[in-house]
Amino acid sequence: MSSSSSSSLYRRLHGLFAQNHKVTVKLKTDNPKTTSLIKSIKPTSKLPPKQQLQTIVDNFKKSSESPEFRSHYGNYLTAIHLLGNNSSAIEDIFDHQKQYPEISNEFFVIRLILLYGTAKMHEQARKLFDEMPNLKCQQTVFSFNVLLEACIRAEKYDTVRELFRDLPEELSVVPDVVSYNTFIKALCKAGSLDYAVSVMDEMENQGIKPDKVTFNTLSKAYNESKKFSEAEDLWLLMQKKNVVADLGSYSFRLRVLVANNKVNEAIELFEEMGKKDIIPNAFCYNMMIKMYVDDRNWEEAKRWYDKMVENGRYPDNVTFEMLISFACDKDNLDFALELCKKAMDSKIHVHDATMQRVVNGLAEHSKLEEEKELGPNHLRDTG
DNA sequence: CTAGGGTTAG
Repeated sequence: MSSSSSSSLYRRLHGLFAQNHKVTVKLKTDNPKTTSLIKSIKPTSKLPPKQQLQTIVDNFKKSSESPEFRSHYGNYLTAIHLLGNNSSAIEDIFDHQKQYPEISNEFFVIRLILLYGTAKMHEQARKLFDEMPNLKCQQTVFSFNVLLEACIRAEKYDTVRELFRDLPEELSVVPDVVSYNTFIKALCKAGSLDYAVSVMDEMENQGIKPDKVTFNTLSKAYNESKKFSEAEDLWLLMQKKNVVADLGSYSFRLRVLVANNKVNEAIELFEEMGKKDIIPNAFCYNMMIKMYVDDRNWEEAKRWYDKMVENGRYPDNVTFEMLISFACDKDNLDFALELCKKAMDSKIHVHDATMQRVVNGLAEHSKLEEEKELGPNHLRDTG
């Protein structure tokens, strides 16, 4: 273990490559009906694309006769992915659902509205929403909120603004905290951060207290636009309003401190989490490690990694990327290799380029070992 | 998976 000869290094490299090629992607197919749906495109792959689509649509309609099939959200999501951007095919199979009794169940319709959003079909989402009374389906603040969310997924932020302003009055629906949070999210995504913050006051005027989701949504937006001092103010406001911070709130806060290299405050915050029984996740440990990696402080970065493992938080791809690169920088190839092996054992994907650095480093190292073994004469000849 | 927030590195 003490001195690694070149031959043992090469054995390790071979092991590394052998495992590296075993990366597989597993398709999520827990439902047998979904599997058959996916399989249905294969036999028809020689057909023109138009007929392939028709096969999927027909297959889906046929499967829809089973209540069991209709109860699985995943089937509808799979259909959307299979049909891609063919909106008329998606509309066709969703319209087909109107003949089944579930269409009078608000939660069933909610799924379809959300899926329309995922497929970026906000107009169809709106149409289905408007049809709810005719379909003998209850229309509450739940479906209103989902319609807003569908428009966000379709990236129609102006539509969210219009709906939020006009619909509640039209339908006598009273917006709740989720409605406001969704509205704020849309404003953040549209870049109207100042307006989004002002909606908090509007909420309170309506007697709705901003909650941790409100603060986390705004905090995320401030983070993304690098407005760290505003994020700081928001954190203070959150304490002032006695909104209890959760793991997400602490994570955003930690990110701000690390971005500004406030080492002591970051450590303090991390300890505060422990006192409040909030268990730091891999992200929190990654932030601490990143802080020291940026500082080029190998000892502390390694110490936080050890702490992460001791506390049973599994290192993820980000942990490995950061530490393997840093270990290579520090010429600590044994540790780099150890991390590579650990990543592969845990089936965590590390970029080829990062792996390559380790392999190159080891190859270089073993060449030097060989040259040492060959003696100083050889070195003199080449140098 | 019967509505809303969840970040890093490359």
